[in-house]
Amino acid sequence: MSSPIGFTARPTSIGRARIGILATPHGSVDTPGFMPVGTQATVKSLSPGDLRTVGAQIILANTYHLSLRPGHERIARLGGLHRFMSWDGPILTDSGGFQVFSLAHLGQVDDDGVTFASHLDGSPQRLTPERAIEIQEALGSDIAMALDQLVDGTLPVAEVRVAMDRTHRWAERCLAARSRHDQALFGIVQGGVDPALRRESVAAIAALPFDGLAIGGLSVGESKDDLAATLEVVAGALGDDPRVRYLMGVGSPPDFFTAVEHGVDLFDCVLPTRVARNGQLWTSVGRLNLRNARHLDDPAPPDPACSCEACTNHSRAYLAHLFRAEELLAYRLASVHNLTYTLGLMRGIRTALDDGAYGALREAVRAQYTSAGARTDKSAVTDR
RNA sequence: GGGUAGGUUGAGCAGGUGGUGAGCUCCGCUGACUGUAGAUCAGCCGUCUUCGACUGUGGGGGUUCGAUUCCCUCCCUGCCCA
Repeated sequence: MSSPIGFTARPTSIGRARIGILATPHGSVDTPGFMPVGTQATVKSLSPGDLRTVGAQIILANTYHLSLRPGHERIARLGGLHRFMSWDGPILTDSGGFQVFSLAHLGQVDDDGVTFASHLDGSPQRLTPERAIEIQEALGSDIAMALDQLVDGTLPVAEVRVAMDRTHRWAERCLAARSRHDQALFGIVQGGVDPALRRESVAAIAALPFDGLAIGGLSVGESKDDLAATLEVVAGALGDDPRVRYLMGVGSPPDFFTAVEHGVDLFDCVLPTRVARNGQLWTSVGRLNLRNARHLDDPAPPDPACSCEACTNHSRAYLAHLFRAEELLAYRLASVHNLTYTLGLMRGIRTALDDGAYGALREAVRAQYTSAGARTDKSAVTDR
């Protein structure tokens, strides 16, 4: 059976970094690429039109949330997720594996699956590999994810292994359960931050006929060094496997560079949109907290180097006011900006990988987003 | 003018019938956030030399070992009556 997606990539001169195109039933995605997270069939505060404008080529939605509300059967009856939310671009659905981790206190995992007390009404909800596939097939996403068990990677190796072994068994069950051939299915590598476990997990998952490979279980509390070291291990173990590589849940601007250099093609993260709603902008001059008093009289655009709606039309003072007044426009404008920045950064990375400017771009972003320079928003514009 | 209810840290309150009022909610200040139970959460929010100490219950006076509490007086605010 031929894969419902296509992926072609070519190497670059930067580490294992490559530039590619991921083709899906609903369109293509340039890689390295970033997926905004739209858990509940919406990237919070943004319309599909906004998503197009900020440059999104693919978004992520969630199995667990949508099965609870409004219900995947309902979405299927209404024509599937794309039609339901009026987004005709590619959609990847997460399997609910992350909720096994984030809602751990509401759930109980066994070898067959996981039982949650619904965060909405407390009702018992059962998620198994088969069920996760059934739901995602009903939603009709372009790419489905295998159900995995995610744990704190710094836990004792024995505990990480239990979750990893379970993830491997669930991966085979997900493959066996799939019935749609117009939907890709990605497997997920686990194994915490232990090199041996990671290598073992890569061997197990990469041996299966998944359409793409995801690296899970990272950016859940481990150090940056552990993140980089683990990516190195996974990249080495993956070798020249031709499939698209998706690093789940990453990341911050500096994280993208680390991962790209280890051959990662695809990212998703709630950070740009979540921190936006909490008043933090990612800009060409570093992080900016719009709730800080110093912006109240600042007529400068949030990011002088940005051409998004917020930066074209509005001042820092205005956005600072909107956040204080808790006006809904604050959340939309900040989200528009952060996604414009993040997707622009990915575009910049793709370009820089080719034209020799990659190292300079990486150092510039690192300088802006590491602790010392992170909150520096002094710019030529603010100094006027 | 008479009556009545009040006056507590930026705002709004709680409490306190003689022995520790710095307690709450807003506002404000700052930080956090990585496959979204998150337009959320955390810390701070009288002063200081800040693991502690000091000051503070409208002003003044009195009683008392000790007063936010009891007494006198004045000021201010709301309401009712004239």
